[in-house]
Amino acid sequence: MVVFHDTVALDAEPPSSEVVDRIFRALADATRRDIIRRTLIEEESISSLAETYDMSFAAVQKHVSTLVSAGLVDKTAHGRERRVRARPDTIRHAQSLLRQYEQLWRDRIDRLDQLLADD
Amino acid sequence: MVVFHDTVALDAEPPSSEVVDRIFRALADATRRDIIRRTLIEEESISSLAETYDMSFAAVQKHVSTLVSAGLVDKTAHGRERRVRARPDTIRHAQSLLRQYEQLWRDRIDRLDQLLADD
DNA sequence: CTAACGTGCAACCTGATGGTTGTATTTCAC
DNA sequence: GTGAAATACAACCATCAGGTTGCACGTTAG
Repeated sequence: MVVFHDTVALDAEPPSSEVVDRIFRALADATRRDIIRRTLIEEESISSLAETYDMSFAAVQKHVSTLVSAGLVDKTAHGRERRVRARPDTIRHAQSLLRQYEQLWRDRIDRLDQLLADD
Repeated sequence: MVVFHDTVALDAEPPSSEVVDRIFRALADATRRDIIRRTLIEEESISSLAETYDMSFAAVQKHVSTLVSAGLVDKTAHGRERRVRARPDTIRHAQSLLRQYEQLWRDRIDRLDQLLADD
């Protein structure tokens, strides 16, 4: 039995809509999603990330920076490198937001069922 | 009753990254998320939606149109009204994408555990 | 020490986004 | 039948996003 405890982020400060905007906006780009995927698997430097994309190093740098300010990845200095690492907690946060929408839907179904049962 | 079909079928096997882009992009706006929330609870016309936002009717129309082309809501004609209704399946789709990322993270943890166990 | 590497950053361009207003069309109420 | 309501749509505008190039700077390798 698995217990889900992903409502953690909700009992703190209500996540401002700007923060949520930034998270989903950051997820709305295939290159950035790929960076998340790769850095979930293992830490990578920006240049090693940049090698596989058909765009300039600076463009990849910008994508990483977007992900950092959305809280989806961390960047840590190791010598001249910056190692990028995904933050699963933020991903889980986005997941929990979507789950709340699904819950609204379930509540609606429950209410409709209740209406039918009342007949 | 007329149903508008300018959405993309997301049941298609490989959800092209453009489709995913559009889903997350559509979610990256507080007004649009609120429209989703309200139309998950119950169907609403565009004008009834527009009443509560501090922007023009046309702006709300555009937001709805963005949501439609992301497959996050449906628009159905009832007389002179267009009733907007959220599509929980697309929301669930976005959720499942995030869940896949989380799975990558778990796989990584498992591999690290395995490395430790090998010692 | 010096050259190459990895990065940060600014300036710039282009297309997309999010808002506006105005006009046309269809439908409903009276 | 006429006017108001609900919507569609186009044109327009300001800002933002995603890409580029060029240059500066710390770090590492030889």
